[in-house]
Amino acid sequence: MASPAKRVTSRNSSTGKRAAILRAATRVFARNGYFNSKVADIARAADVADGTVYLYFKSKEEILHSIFHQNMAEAIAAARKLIKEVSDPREKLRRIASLHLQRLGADRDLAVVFQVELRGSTKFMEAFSAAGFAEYLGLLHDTFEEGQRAGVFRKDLNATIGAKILFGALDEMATNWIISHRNYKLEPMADVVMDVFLNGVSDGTPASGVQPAGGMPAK
Amino acid sequence: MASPAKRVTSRNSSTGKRAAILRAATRVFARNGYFNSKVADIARAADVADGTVYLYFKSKEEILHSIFHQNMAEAIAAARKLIKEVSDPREKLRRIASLHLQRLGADRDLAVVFQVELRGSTKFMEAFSAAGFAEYLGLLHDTFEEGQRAGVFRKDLNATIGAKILFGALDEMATNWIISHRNYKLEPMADVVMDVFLNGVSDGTPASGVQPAGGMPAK
DNA sequence: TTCCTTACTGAGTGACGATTCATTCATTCC
DNA sequence: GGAATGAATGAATCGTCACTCAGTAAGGAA
Repeated sequence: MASPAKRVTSRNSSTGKRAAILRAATRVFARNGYFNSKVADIARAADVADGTVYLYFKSKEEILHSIFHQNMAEAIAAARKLIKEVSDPREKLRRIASLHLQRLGADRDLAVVFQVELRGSTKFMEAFSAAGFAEYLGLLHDTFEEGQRAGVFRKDLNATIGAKILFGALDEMATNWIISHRNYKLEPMADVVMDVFLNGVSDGTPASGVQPAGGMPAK
Repeated sequence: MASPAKRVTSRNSSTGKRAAILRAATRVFARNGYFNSKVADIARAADVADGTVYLYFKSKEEILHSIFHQNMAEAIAAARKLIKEVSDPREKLRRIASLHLQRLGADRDLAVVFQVELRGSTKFMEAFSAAGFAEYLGLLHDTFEEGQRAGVFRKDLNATIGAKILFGALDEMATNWIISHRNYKLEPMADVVMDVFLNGVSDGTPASGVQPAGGMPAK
């Protein structure tokens, strides 16, 4: 009676229910906020009983954690894969930025959870920070440093700060996209941000085979 | 019996109590998060009875609102005043950025409330966005546009996006400063951010009586 | 058919915490 | 002095949920 399309054997429906609860929770958290969401709401949205939620998750908080971990792991893996295909650090950063906004832009509910709900308490922030978030910033950091070694980016800028500036700019694009209820595409903003950023951090010395980023070379 | 040191006349203690509650709430919210903070905690921290809180605020939520409004109004007024003293749009932005991080860096509890607690629900975010936040972004926007008209900033960048990029970068500096428990000064980060940002958005055409920002003119 | 296991159910519980309001008491005014 | 005022108090209320657990159902084995 539960879900109409059910072909898995009841044995391993396990996976299906778990995923359904996560999907439902993402939607519910996004709409009401984590603290205003009742576990009963999530259960109803996932079309399971209240108690079932606790067969898959230890607590309401663990649901939020799981949403974060799962998506973060996917995102980082995808980013790692994507930048292996190119060698120019600028292109690497462009791809990461694009992926970042593409993933959030593709699922508004998920974006809300990431941009809003996950930031709602220092306790969460620190826990998440320790987890995948730091790893993501680290990825930006390492790529930036790589660019500095390659002579593409200015060396007088701390790579950690460079990474934060880029992340902050992207993050704000995402947050603003959520708040503004207009209907524009998020992903293309990555290009604009990267244009300004790369322009801002490029090593001016015209050696290194660097063609002036996007801006105006001689005009 | 309540507070040992009580010298204000009961008449105008009004102002004092209200301010005390706001200060206490900022501390409590910063330490426990808004949703985990009990009104009783705030009352105890402010050295008043639970009920007294409701003589000054309609609800717990109104306390959070008040913290935001009051500080935002102060910040915007200060920023407006500060940029009237100079005419170069780049210098104006530098001052706003500096003020931004200086204010947050001066009061960690306030910073936590602004960077973390206020972001914790779309409901809040939208309410706040409508209030002072949009005005602040508008200030950045207008100043940026002014710079474009003056030929200091590239014209091929939407001013709204320029404002968001700058805000996002500063915002991330603040958030990271909170999460990282190291003890560095926040305000100086404004210079670094501004350096990258101005470099990234400067209009390359060396006309307009603009001496090339910090970067490298012909080198 | 009966028994067992596994997945699920949802009514109930216990704790919690925002808000209220009857009461106290210092101050002011006549 | 003594009435009136209103700021301040804090115990009591009352709704709200996160979580539990006794029970149901369905499949499979014997």
